[in-house]
Amino acid sequence: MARPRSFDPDDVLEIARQVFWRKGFQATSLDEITAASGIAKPSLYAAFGDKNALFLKVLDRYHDGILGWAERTLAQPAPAREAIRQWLTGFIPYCSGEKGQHGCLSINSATDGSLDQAEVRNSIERYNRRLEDLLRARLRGSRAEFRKGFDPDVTAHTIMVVHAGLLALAHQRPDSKQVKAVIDQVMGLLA
Amino acid sequence: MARPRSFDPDDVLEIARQVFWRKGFQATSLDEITAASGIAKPSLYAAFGDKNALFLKVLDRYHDGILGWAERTLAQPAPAREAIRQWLTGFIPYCSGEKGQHGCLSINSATDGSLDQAEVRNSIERYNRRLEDLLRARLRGSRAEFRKGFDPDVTAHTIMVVHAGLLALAHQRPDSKQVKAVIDQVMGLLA
DNA sequence: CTCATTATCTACTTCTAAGTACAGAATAGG
DNA sequence: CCTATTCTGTACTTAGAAGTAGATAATGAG
Repeated sequence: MARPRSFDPDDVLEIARQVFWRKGFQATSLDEITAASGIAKPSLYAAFGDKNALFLKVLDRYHDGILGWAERTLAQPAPAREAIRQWLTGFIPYCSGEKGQHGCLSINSATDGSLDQAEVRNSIERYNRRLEDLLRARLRGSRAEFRKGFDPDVTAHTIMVVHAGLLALAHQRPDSKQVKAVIDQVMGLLA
Repeated sequence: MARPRSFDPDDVLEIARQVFWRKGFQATSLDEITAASGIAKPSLYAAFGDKNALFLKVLDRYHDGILGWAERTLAQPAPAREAIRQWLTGFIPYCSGEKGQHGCLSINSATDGSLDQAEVRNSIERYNRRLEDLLRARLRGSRAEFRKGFDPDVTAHTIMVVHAGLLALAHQRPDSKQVKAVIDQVMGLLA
């Protein structure tokens, strides 16, 4: 009964994600997104709202992707240490410059002072909380695997810190062997 | 023989640092710096060059400050673990939201995709290398304090990762007790 | 005191990027 | 086939910010 949309919004969010990831929120112009996607600005505005709203959708989608993967990986029947090692290991391409040197969109956004809109901060905070919840739950549930006095809560946060650190330092393209060595060393805390 | 400058360049760099730190490079306008410093744009341009050059000077100065402090702290005669713990502990106010929630200017800049000018990247890379060199040298020199098989090189990098992670996560204002607990746990690797 | 020199200030230009108006195109239902 | 409705594309407006021109002020040398 009306003209149908000529594009799949999810495709456009994927393209927008790439551009935002590479250049950051502020430095990305909508013109670059229209150039990359072939979708003109009025269509973007109609479909997603303004630049802030578009970015928020991109970020939420990104968060959901990572959380989904974390859920799958951490739910494995393997020992907690191996599940977590595997989860961290999966980030190595993003930590070592193999998949570009852009690290993590969420961490890049968290450290971006220009993004002080409440909704973005909330999205990032919710994401971090859910990720840490997953780690904490896994460690608590596997307490039997660890020494007496092992603190799953502190350890979950330490892993969050290491994860963030690896992805923050991704921007200097460290060698993947070095990243792996750090993960191995930190896994020594899970005992 | 000519009109003297009416301001101390170092004062202006300090003010510019605060603004850049809070809002990031892209989102900071020179008008904000003139407003904060009282120095008009032509004077800024005459003294520092364009916005990129000003930011680079601010960043270099920031790096020098942190490196100087790291040198002093790590040169202590105390055991390496205590010297490093003290160094990391010094960042707690910046990691926990006590001194704002802006983390580290260098890490924020490293994760800022809009800052891909080679000079900024080089400054950050040189800073990270020098910092890691300090840690590595300290750990190598104190090898006698550690178990057989202790790897000072990997450990130095792990500490860099934790340091970066703590300051990246600073933007969500974690509790300082939590930050301290992570540092304590990681110091367990220095044995 | 006067001048050469450099700093400063106001006001401007220029450019980029966000957001939009409006005309034209595509569809489903009648 | 015709029309209401929604999408699309060109071209625009507007705002903000980088960078500068040109006049004016402050200093030290002579």
